[in-house]
Amino acid sequence: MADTDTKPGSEYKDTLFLPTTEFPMRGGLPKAEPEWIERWDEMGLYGLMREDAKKREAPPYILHDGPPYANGPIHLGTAMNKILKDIIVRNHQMRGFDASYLPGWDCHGLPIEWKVEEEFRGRGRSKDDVTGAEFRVRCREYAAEQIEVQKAGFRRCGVEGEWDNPYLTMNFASEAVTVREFLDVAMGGRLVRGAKPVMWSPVERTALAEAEVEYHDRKVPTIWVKFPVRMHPGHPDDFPDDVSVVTWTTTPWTIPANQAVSYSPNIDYGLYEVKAVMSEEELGFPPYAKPGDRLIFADALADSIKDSAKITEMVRVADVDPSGWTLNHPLHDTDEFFQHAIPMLAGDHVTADAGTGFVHTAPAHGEDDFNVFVNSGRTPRDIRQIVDADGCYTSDVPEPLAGLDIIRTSGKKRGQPGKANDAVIRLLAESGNLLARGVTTIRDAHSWRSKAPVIRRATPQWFIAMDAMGKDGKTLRDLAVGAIEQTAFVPPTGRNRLNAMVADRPDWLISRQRNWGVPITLLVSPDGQPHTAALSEADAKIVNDRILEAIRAEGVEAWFSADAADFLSGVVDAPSAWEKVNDVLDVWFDSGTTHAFALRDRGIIDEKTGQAEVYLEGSDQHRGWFQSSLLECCATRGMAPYKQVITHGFIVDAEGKKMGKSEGNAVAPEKIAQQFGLEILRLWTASSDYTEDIRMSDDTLKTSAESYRRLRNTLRYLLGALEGFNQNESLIRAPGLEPGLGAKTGEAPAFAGDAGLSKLPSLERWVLHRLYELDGAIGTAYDAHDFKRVMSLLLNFCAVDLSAVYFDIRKDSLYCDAPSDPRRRAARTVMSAVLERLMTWLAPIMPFTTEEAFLLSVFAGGAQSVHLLQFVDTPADWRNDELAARWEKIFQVRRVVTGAIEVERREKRIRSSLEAAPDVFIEDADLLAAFDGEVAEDIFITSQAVLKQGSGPDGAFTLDDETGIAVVPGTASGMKCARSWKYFDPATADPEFPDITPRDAAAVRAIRGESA
RNA sequence: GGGCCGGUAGCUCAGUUGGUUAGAGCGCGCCCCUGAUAAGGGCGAGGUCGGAAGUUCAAAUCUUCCUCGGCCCA
Repeated sequence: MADTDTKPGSEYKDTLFLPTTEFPMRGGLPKAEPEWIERWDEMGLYGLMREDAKKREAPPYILHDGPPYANGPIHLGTAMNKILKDIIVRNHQMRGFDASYLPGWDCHGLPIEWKVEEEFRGRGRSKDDVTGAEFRVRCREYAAEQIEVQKAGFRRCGVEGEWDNPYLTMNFASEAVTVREFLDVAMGGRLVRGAKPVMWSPVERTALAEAEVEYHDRKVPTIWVKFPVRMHPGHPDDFPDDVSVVTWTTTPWTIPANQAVSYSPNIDYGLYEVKAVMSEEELGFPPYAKPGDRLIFADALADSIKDSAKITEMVRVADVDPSGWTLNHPLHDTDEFFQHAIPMLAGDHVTADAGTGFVHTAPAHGEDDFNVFVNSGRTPRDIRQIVDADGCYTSDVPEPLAGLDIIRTSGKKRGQPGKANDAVIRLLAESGNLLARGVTTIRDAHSWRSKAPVIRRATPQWFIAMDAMGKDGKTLRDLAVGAIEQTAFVPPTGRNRLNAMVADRPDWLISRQRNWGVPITLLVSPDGQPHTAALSEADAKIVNDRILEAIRAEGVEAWFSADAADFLSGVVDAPSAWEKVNDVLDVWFDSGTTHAFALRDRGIIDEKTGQAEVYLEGSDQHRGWFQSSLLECCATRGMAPYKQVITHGFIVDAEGKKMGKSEGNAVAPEKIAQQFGLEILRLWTASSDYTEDIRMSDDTLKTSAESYRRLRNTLRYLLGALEGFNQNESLIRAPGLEPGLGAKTGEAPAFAGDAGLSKLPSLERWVLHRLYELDGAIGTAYDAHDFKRVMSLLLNFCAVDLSAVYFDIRKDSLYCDAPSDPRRRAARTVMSAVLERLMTWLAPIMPFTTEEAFLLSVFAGGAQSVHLLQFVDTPADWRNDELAARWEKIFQVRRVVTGAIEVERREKRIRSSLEAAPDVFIEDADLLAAFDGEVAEDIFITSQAVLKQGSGPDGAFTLDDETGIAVVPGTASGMKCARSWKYFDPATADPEFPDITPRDAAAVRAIRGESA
């Protein structure tokens, strides 16, 4: 150590052992973090971690990464997701597992198609000018570009993993596996073709899955429509003629597709006669209802209908039971096309909450409509299809409706209402069957990408059936429900949630009429059967093998460019009569298959029976990836692909409101990286309860920054205090020190074992006991993925046990004792144990700072990186409950003493606590006995202290909640030691060093003697 | 509108099966130290546990309703 300038009056300063370290007080994280990443990159840290695990013969621990969609920059939510995964992976790596981490990306699908279409349009090429193959090439490139951007963002978060070889759903190998998995599902007997109404986007000309839509408010017309009664069996002959059933809808365009009216047997209906209506003068338009109209609706809704239809007077004429009735279409008189009979069907979906108590039923355009229609003994074949892929009426629909659009699909007004609604309303009004009209706002599905409204439309689509009996004799729903039972959930409510969704969900719609995806590799027979069902198993297998061979060789283009005959020749008689399906798979099928190509194909888990340890995603993925993965794996392997599902909440702002671009309160991870450092975000992530929604604000980040400072300074103090420490100075085993000499090799260093432990002062043994306690508590918390508990344990330990107690008490010994003094050696021994544990415990959460500390620590020689270390074992004999209980008593007394000293300080009688010399009166003999063998003045950080049994004199300081302890603060006598600043009796001084205590004199001699 | 989840000090979190005066760390205020110094120590103030009603000798904890917020769905 170089001589430093000594300040006046501190001639002994250079004889002190003040903390010395290169570890700066402030982290400079924004600048330092990228440098650490670069360093780890250069040394190939991830590879070294894998080698290390291999050397340890560590069992695998697989957290399977849910693939983010390869579009757009990362945001706080994705950053938090990756950070949580990284903490779990690092924790397990350090706890003896081989915790590899293979990140991945979801690459196919509509959002990317949209971006690429935009690009082409920008270069003046419309979608139709671009071949499917050229288009897909560009999609592939685009996804690859996006992946690079996101990858950089994730790496900046300090996430360690196999970044050089991530899994991508668009890799040829992945695509081939996806096709294989799909064919397995099909061969399993769960693939069905259906014509159910699905969400259809006219703008994108494709069916959409739930996960591809979002709900927004939208203004829509609302109409009350009269369906004239054709036949009313079950009512008296004198039941009036010329009556109408009233329905209500917000989708007038579906009226031409009406094929039934639904009612509920649980609702009371009445026949009402209109007596008077508001005048045209009052309304400003001619009223639709007329006196004399005879209308049927639910009694409960009579008032609301009366208001809506501007009826001023009406009377209830009769009870009505509409079961078995037949109605006329409201457009009956306009064209033959509408002269079909409209049955009255009972349905559970009908309520008397709103509308009229009757539901206009267009089976092609609503799920409830479809179900009630098909359940009435009719078949999907009976359903009228009057809307084409562009969302326009077909030419079957009579003029003036034929060809009209429901939603505009191009131009500036894309997504705005088309002409259909208005035309239908006009036609209804002309035909006299419009009772009322209005405007309302509903929350309705919109395409995720184009933001345009979607419609429901029945078209032939492929489904994975939830309830069809597979070849294994089980339904997919039963398999999935069973698998959920076998799965662990964090938080536990996740099970309930996933289960409810699987129990309720409809069949899985997997076909999309798009370009950028994995093809549905089916060949359809002339009678409409997929080859997987139409052919014998053996023949189907031949065809499947051909398909897979082609795709493995040339990627999915091999399918798009092929003919049905290429796969069928020699297997069927007339291959040209078969049709090749050109739909692509729902991207959720791709991502549901990641376990197959990312884990099984790479040999990370077993092909047939392997399961990942953990899937961890946002709680929205109960509907998404957790479910698609579960269904896919159950369909192909009869089990879940995971053992445990962990969900995290969403990031909300300071008020608990959702955070997002459109809300204008989003915070970019890069901004935090620049302003605070990414490690602050990691700290925030770790200290939050991620199982719920997490608040993010300036305040929360500042809290994390404060926590960081505390942790950093604790590490810094330890590093400084341990300057020059080595194995020879240690009084007990210090496993991490000087590799090869550790306890793990079995070689016993000096003072090792129980004898060594008992040589430590009791304060040091108390610290070891605390480490023992922490080791257990932290291990339990890490096991439960409860990082906030880890953080709170460690922060409290640093702030209270270390900073306020241990460091404060031992400061004197550390600075002033001679290096050989057993007390100082004990302190440094224990501090090394603390540092080693703190560093490793924190490493999964703070990979940057712990690395920085490690490399400047006495442990640095042991490994190239803190991330190549394991958590250190904590010997069971560090536990000492009796001693801990005794120290709790000591701290009880200490509280009263510091309280008393505080009064003195406030009264300006003393400044430093070393100026105090308290007399402490303790009534309880046990409490007093706690101090046996202890140096009370050290514990109180005073110059002198006297403990006495008994109650204190009048005026002694006491605390309300600490009875039986009284303190007379007193003032230290003697002179102030020029070196340790303690007050002492000068008569006891070493003649050669009259201004310092004998202890200090001895220390100075020792030091000078050494350096001489 | 429906399903699930949540609301404890300014911030982040603890609060076992209902049981003294609801805790911790940070922040804040005051004080001390100036040999951890853009650090460290001490003391203190802060909460009608989202609101209301109920069950009970006793409710942050159990029940119901309301409210605010989140995710998913209509």
